[in-house]
Amino acid sequence: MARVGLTPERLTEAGAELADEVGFDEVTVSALARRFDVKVASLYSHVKNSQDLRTRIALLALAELADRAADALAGRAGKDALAALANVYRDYAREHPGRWAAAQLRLDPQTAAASAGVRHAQMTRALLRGYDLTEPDQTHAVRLLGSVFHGYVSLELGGGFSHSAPGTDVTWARIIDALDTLLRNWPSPPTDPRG
Amino acid sequence: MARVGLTPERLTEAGAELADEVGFDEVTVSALARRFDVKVASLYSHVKNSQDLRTRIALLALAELADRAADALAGRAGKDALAALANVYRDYAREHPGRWAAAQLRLDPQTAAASAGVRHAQMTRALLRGYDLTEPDQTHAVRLLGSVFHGYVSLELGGGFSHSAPGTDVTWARIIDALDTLLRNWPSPPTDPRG
DNA sequence: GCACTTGCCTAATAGCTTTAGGCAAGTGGG
DNA sequence: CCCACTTGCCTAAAGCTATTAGGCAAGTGC
Repeated sequence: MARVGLTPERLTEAGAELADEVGFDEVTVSALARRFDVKVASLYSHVKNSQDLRTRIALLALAELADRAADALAGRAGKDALAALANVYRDYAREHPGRWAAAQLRLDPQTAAASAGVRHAQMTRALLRGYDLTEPDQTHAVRLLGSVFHGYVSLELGGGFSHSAPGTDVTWARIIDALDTLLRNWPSPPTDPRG
Repeated sequence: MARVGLTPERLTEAGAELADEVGFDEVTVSALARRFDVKVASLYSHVKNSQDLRTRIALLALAELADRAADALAGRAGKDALAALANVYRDYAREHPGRWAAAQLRLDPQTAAASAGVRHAQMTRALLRGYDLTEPDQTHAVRLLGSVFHGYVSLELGGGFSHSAPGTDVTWARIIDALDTLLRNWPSPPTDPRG
């Protein structure tokens, strides 16, 4: 009958929209087929299986996020860049909760290495050029920033902070302040007290 | 026939073990029934449904984690306490990845308020007594610590740090150093530059 | 030892996943 | 123009999970 024009790309994009609407966990081959008004089996010519679909959505989200991050970092340095990058993650998660959830999907090492995930690490590293850190402290700092961004955004989105005053916007600003301070005064490894 | 002696508690405990073995996402009423060598429908006299089972596992994990945290904090203060609490989360996640995943489950506000989750916040707050923070900075700091612990442990467990040197143990130690430094030198809110 | 409760069972419905095979809508060469 | 070919969506079917309704037998209390 009428051909709808399914492609892996259109399925991935629609899957991402669906994720934002109903949650990434509810993204199912069946639901996606319904959205295109097409029989379920038809999708299997375009994506290998359910896992494949979910992985494609995750890769889409990672790439979108990396694009936004690159954009935000352009022409900024220091605390300005730090805040901009931090807000990219937080804003993306709030605008696109389903895609954010997708971006947290555990990818197999192969896929992860070929994903935009590596760009994220590179950009965080680039950001740290505005601070005076040398290896291996730079790597430690990259991991710390990744942890804070991921952790805060996940907890806030999950409602973990919703019960109490003060509002989360204030906390977020103060955390960025704190990270900036910390990066400008990164502590040297404590000397071994036995020495 | 032979009665196996199912109870909500035994199901929850077995579900937690199953989660650690095969992952929280694979914890299913069917799999649990197989584990007890019992028909699937039999479980529905003890747990309301699949969601109920998962919630019970989450509550178990939160409680276990809070118990460990309370134990670790007893008799410690300052950086010692900070490191101890941090390690409780990290070690628990590595020993019990499925339960850790369960503990991340989004609970509805009612359930969350009655869960051990509130003990976690209280203990983090208690920990901060060793540092010189007053409200609202204390709340900001609680949220920062929660974010770092949750974020770091999730990323490490998901393999996010596995590609690169230095090892994650070193980074973890340095992050705890950094947090300690930060809490001892918590920056005041920057004065409004327009003022 | 009998009535009663409770626990696990059978049976049935419904949804999601995935594979195999079919037919018709587009596409390119003669 | 049309015929062969490819490709896209369809029907059919099997397997797994979730959930509910109703039954029977194993334990419990008098």
